[in-house]
Amino acid sequence: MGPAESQPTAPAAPSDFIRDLVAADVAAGKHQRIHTRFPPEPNGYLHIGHAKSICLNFGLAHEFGGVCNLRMDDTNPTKEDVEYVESIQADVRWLISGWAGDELGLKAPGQQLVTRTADGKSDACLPAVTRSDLGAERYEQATPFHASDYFEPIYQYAVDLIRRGRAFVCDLSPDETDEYRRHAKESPFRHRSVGENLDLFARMKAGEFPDGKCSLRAKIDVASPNIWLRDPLLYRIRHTAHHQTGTQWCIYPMYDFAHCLSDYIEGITHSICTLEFEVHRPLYDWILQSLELPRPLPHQYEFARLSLGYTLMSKRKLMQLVNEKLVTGWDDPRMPTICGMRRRGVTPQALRQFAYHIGITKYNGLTDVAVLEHAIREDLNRRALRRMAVLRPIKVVITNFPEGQTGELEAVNNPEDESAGKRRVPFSRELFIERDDFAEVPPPKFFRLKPGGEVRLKYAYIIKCDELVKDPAGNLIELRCTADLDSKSGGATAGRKVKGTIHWVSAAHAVDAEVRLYDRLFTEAEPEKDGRDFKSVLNPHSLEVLTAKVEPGLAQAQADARYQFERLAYFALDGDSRPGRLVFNRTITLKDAWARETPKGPPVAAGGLASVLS
RNA sequence: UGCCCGAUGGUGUAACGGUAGCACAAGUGACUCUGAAUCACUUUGUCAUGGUUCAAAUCCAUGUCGGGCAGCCA
Repeated sequence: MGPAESQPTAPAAPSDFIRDLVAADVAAGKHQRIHTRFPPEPNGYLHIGHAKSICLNFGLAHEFGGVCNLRMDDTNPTKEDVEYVESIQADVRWLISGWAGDELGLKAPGQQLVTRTADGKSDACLPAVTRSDLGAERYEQATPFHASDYFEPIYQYAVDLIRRGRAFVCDLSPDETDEYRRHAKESPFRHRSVGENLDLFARMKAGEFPDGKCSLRAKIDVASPNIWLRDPLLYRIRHTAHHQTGTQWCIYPMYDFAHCLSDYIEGITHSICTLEFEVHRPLYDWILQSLELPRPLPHQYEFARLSLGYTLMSKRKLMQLVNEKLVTGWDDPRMPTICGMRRRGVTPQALRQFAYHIGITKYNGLTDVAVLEHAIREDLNRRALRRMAVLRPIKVVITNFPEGQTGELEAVNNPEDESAGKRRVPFSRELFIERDDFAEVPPPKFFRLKPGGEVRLKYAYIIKCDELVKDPAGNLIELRCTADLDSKSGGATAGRKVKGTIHWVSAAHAVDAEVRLYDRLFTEAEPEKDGRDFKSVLNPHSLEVLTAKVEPGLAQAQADARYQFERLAYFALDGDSRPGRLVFNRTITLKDAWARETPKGPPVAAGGLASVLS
């Protein structure tokens, strides 16, 4: 098929209702350039659901020649921590690197708010810089935006709202506020004078009142059918130090007040969030419009967050897994966190491809993990170096191969990529093969090794199993085979067809490696279905640690490389590796049609030779 | 309960009043020195009922089902 024919099936960029909207705005010339933002709260690690949002927001910037700011939405010091701001930065940079890195909008080193005058009014803004604005060297020092950078102007906007008679200080307790709001009842403090409100708000800021004593509320419509318009809170008192601003503030703006204004200050054009904020949109617009701001206003759009089968997406519950030591940490390779998947060996390209395939809609569906697994396999199939490794060894002696002799065989590094080249692997009289590649009583259609049967050793000879050696307890401990010594590549009988080909390592040359076989964390696609406790459906076999025999070249395995242990799975070197002590993480198994054939198919995993071996 | 949003094969999505398509999954076969990859083929769908129209997945109405919100969380 020529390139012309293959064109229409592969769109360069995804299409969805948000991109359509942005494209229409661009076509209408609404903005000088489009500006999005990714605004996580630093109260946990980023997960694959965030990856969807990152790919959307940075994708928009990338595709429309815009910028996407990274912003910490840090308006609640009681839940946040710098640990998270560090991890969030690292994960975002990793995910967009090599793709939308040039669209990452940051705060220039030392950059302060600037005052712009527009329309006869002056107000604060904070322009973003990208790598091309600053140059690589200074850009290294650039930092993410923080909502807390805007505490002062946000405070001033609140004062402005009070002056306009659109906000008031309310002395109702939290419980009373709830009660009043539920019953569409006006606060008794709603009609305080502007002067009194100004005074009270200043005293809130000065720390004269304890937490919860009073709050600043918008004056909108206590009877609105939309709860968020029933005089929502704008500011609450929290005598808590903030990880960025220290003890400078004891009042903190609520999400609704801070977010729209942060968007405005940064010059965001399209503020994209998840569906649960849809009912907040009227408030988002109300705040910005009530202030009669001089510059163009941002607009909020919502899409459905990701739900993925066999995984949990709530930061709170992921933290529970970490705190209760159900996993080893946020970066445990079983976690759906970005750092967990990175450690597992998943590449940013695979994650982006996944995001591309799932699309963006307003429908709350459950995405099949198979879509993620497919994206990972497709990516790894192209990049992984093939190696031979035996996870559960059984010894094979080639009785007609001379003792003490070592042969060298040529092996292909990656059949998908000729430029990956070839390598040599040692062969000798004593080998290890996979225990499950031999069956004393073979099931139907089993075409690996069996008594009296033949199989090809990949890149080497066709062997025939002559004899089984068992220990006194009757356990199989060794297979004695003869090789067709003319059957290796290039040999006289190299073309002989045998149905099965198996992997192997030379016993004397093999290197030990710890392999960590990861599987799904849960046994159910919906861990919390019908209100059940997710801990009741944890997969007891989500991690299995083995010592494998691997081909000697793997002693030089690289952390940034990806490997396919042939016929088994993809693996990546773990950070726990030390010189002389290899540790590999199984990223994902190969698809395994044979596993589907066999009745004893894996209980949990959707396939993979390794799971059949368990 | 009130308000908001949604509904297209098993799953996720496209079609923007004019041929229901794609991906994953599943199945069959080909190929195979990876039971992988690749290739070919196949199965399965517009929530319901009315209406508008030459023509409806698409527009309107009603209903059903699902989700969200009702924190001084985000």
